[in-house]
Amino acid sequence: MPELPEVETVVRELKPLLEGGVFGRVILHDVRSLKGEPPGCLECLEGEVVERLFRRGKYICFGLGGGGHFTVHLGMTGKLLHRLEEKDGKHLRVEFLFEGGRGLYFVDTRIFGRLKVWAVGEPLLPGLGVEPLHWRTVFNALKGKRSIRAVKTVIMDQHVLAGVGNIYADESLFRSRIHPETPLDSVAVDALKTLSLEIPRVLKRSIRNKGTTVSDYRTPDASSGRNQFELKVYGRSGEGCLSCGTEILRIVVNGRGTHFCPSCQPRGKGRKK
DNA sequence: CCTTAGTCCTGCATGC
DNA sequence: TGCATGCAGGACTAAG
Repeated sequence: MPELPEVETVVRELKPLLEGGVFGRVILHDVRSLKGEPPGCLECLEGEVVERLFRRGKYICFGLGGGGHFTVHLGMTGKLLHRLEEKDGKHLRVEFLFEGGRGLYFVDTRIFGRLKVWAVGEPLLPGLGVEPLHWRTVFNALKGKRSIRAVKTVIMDQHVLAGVGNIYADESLFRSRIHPETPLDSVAVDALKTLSLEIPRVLKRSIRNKGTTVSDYRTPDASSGRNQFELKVYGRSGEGCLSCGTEILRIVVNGRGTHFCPSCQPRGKGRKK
C-alpha cells in the first residue's frame, strides 16, 4: 500500500515528465474515484500548466499555473502510470492527456484512491501533520502529547505525522523495540527518541529502494520497489524474528493488522518508570 | 478527548 | 468446478 516512500518515488519519477506540461483532455471513467466531489470537477484542469509536482504526506500534489492545486491519494491500490499495459485497462479510472501527446493514467483496483481539485487560495490539505523525515520534527510532534492512545495509533495518525502507514509503523516500532500497544504517554523519553530516529531512517531507506511492493504498488513505469526485502516484521507473522528467532505475532491495533516480536518488543519495555 | 464499528471496493484464499 | 464467505485496509463518518 502506498505510504510516504511509495508516493515520494512516484513524484520523483513523474516530476521530470510532467512539470511544465499542460493538461489536455481529462477522461473520467469512474466517478467513484472523486469520492463525492462534483463529477465535472476535473474539467477545470484542462489548459492548466503543471507548475510544480510535489508530495505532502501520502498525497501527490500538482501546483497549477492558475494558483489552484490538484491532489491524488492512491489509497490502497492506486497507481499513476505513464505507460498503460493491457491488464490495467480493467481498472483504469481516469485518463489525463497532456498537450504534446503524453498520457497519465490513474489505475485503481479497489477505488480507495481519491482525486480532488483545490480552488485558488483554498488551504491545501488542512490539518495534515508534519513531514516525518527528520528526527527532530518527529520528536517534537510526539513528545508534547499527553495521550493514552497506543503509540502505533499515534504515529499512523495523519494529523500527527503525515505519511506513516501500517508497514512503516510496524517496521519502525520493531527497530525501536517498542510494543505497538504501549500508551504514548507511557513511552520513556529515550524510547521516544529512538522511535523518532527510526521513523525517518525506515522511510528514507525505503525511498532509496523505490518503495515496498507487497501487492499492488508500482512506480509510474509499472516496475516494483525493492524495499519488501528489508522488512523485519510486516507480513512475517508465524515466521521467526530475524533478530532473536521468536515467532512474530499478529494482533489488531486501531483496526490494522500489526506485526511484532514479543521478545524484542515486550510490553513494558522502554516504559516510563 | 477517546474508542469502536461501519462504509467504500475487489481480488484472493478458504471451505464444502 | 463453482459458489458462498470472509478478509485486507486508508480515510472518513457516526455513534457511544
